[in-house]
Amino acid sequence: MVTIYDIAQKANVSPMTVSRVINKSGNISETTRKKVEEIIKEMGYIPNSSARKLSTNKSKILALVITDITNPFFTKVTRGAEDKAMQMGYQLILCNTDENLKKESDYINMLISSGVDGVLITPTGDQSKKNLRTLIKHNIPFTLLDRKIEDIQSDEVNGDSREGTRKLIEHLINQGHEKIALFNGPLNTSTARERQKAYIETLKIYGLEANEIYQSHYKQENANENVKKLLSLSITERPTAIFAANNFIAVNTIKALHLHNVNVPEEMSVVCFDDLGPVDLYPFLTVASQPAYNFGFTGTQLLIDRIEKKAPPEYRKIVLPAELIVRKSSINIKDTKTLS
Amino acid sequence: MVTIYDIAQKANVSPMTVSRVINKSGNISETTRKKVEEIIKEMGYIPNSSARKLSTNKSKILALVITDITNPFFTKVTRGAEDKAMQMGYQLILCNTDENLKKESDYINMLISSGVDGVLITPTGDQSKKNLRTLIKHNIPFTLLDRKIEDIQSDEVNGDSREGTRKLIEHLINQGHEKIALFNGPLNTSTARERQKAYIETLKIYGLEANEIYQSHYKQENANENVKKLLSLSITERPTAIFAANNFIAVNTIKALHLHNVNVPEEMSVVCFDDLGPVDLYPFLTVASQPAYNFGFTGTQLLIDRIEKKAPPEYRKIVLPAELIVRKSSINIKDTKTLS
DNA sequence: CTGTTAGCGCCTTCAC
DNA sequence: GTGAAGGCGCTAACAG
Repeated sequence: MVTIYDIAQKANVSPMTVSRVINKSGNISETTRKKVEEIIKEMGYIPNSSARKLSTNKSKILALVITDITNPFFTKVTRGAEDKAMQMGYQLILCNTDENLKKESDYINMLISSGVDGVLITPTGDQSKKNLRTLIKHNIPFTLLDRKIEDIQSDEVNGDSREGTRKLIEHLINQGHEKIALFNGPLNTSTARERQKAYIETLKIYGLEANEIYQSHYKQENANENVKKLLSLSITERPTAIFAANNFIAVNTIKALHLHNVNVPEEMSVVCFDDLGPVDLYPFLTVASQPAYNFGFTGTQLLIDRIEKKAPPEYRKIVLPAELIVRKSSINIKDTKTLS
Repeated sequence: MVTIYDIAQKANVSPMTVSRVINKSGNISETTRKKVEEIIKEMGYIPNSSARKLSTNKSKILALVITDITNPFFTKVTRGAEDKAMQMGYQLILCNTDENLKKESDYINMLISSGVDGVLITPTGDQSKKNLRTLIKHNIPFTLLDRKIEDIQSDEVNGDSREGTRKLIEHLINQGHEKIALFNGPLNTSTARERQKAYIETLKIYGLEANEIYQSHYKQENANENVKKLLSLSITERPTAIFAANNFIAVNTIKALHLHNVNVPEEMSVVCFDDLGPVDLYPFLTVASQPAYNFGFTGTQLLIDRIEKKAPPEYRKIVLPAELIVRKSSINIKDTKTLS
């Protein structure tokens, strides 16, 4: 391994001079600088960041901890975070927790251990509080993305679950739906709680009842059970539309509906939060689309500001809007009725 | 920050004893071990891996360098690599190069600098050779995933592009297609070259010509140009089927075809390599599906074997099969003809 | 079974 | 403008 000592020797200077050239710190004569730079290139020297980290306590590395790398929402978040990080001279490493608290804890320990400068994190749920407290204890700044955690003070970038939900539900109501079910994510996440609350509130405004609420995981593989329960209702009680808390729940729900020979949207409308991403061949789902890229981009900005002490003392909470995109999965049932 | 010195002081032992407890190395009396462990827990001590790395030259961290995190093929590769790494006591960090050589070089430098134990990499293309040579120079073992690089000796996990292509082309021929176009990826990748070669060979076996070959990027945003060229051909010359080298090219091509009011599969069949992933609501594309998860899983196994000197001296080259999955995007045009 | 010494590669501080 | 000394946190090697 090539070290600054090797460079120093070849250049007939002290290691300190080499260090100064590398870090562009202090004043170095043009001649020695050029000579040193040449030798660095020639020998293919790459600084040892462990050593550097040990003496400076900085790494110029950020970590992005997401809950599901297979979800296009998070891959877009990642692209945004990457771009901002690069632009600011940081490297980004990605950690995928798979919505699993244990994996999250392991990653947090690894990140503290390896000394990243800051962490962007979508916590797996409220139990993540202990992991965030660990970060706090070790003085590692972090930004919360997409999910809030009670009692944890930090910069945050969240979607507007309330408005997004309202738009989706009002859209369904405008289409003539009066019984709308919620297929929610786990209630230990702030997004699921907020979407549920907004769902109930919006229905209430229109004098409708919110009595069909089903729980599941955000990346559930078996929407089947909930769909079965829904379909076991008598035809007069059965909802005509489903509001799914995210894209995966929606996709799995639709697939389960097909298994039971229920057509979407003819017999059941389905809407959800978040788009399906770049491989969506025939965009079909009506969604509340969130600016995922911007979650990552803005979150990284907040984090770097905090790391470099350029942030205001009070924590910043950014709320990004959700846009209603109407597609074929939600149909106007008034028309259907008149037609039949 | 809590160090082994703090622990040592509180426990009335030497730092070395603490180190031994942490690493379960050497013999420690049951009593002191318990006492030290207690204090470690109590103080929330987390080892400093920079320091550890500096003295042991090991990190227990692997890096996975992929070219496109938004592509479901690679997210599945990632899941496989993660699972194997965890299982073997390693952490995995993810680096997304976006098919960009400069980003790849930056990441490679960062990874060397931070001292990962090994690297799994899908190179952006043949130009990546210099980056791989850098890894070799710095004695960092790596495994090549999905794309080969000439003159580079290493463990490899690749798909069977030849067989996969043959299956797709033969399927199209069986459906009655006689003019089949190739929408290929960049020829500086081994996969594109192999698929092109196999495409030509297979057609030849059936006495067909391979004269419509279009080049593009693997994550191209504008299939439009190539589609335009294709559609500008006279109806007798125009291919009736397209073989796309990967899923993104296929999706973009189909979208472009729609823009020009060409229906798939009625007026143009489309097949490709790789599935569309978990958000594919209505699986439609006929594909040669590769076991992406297994790419990551097996690749990680090879890498760890190499790192831990458990690998045979000669490099291992794993070839994983591709499975033909027939769906609606490829239609039997003989039937169409008889019908009309 | 436990402790001491030295060094990993780099940078901060102080000196010239 | 440049150099020397010391230390970051940890562990290998040796000692007892």
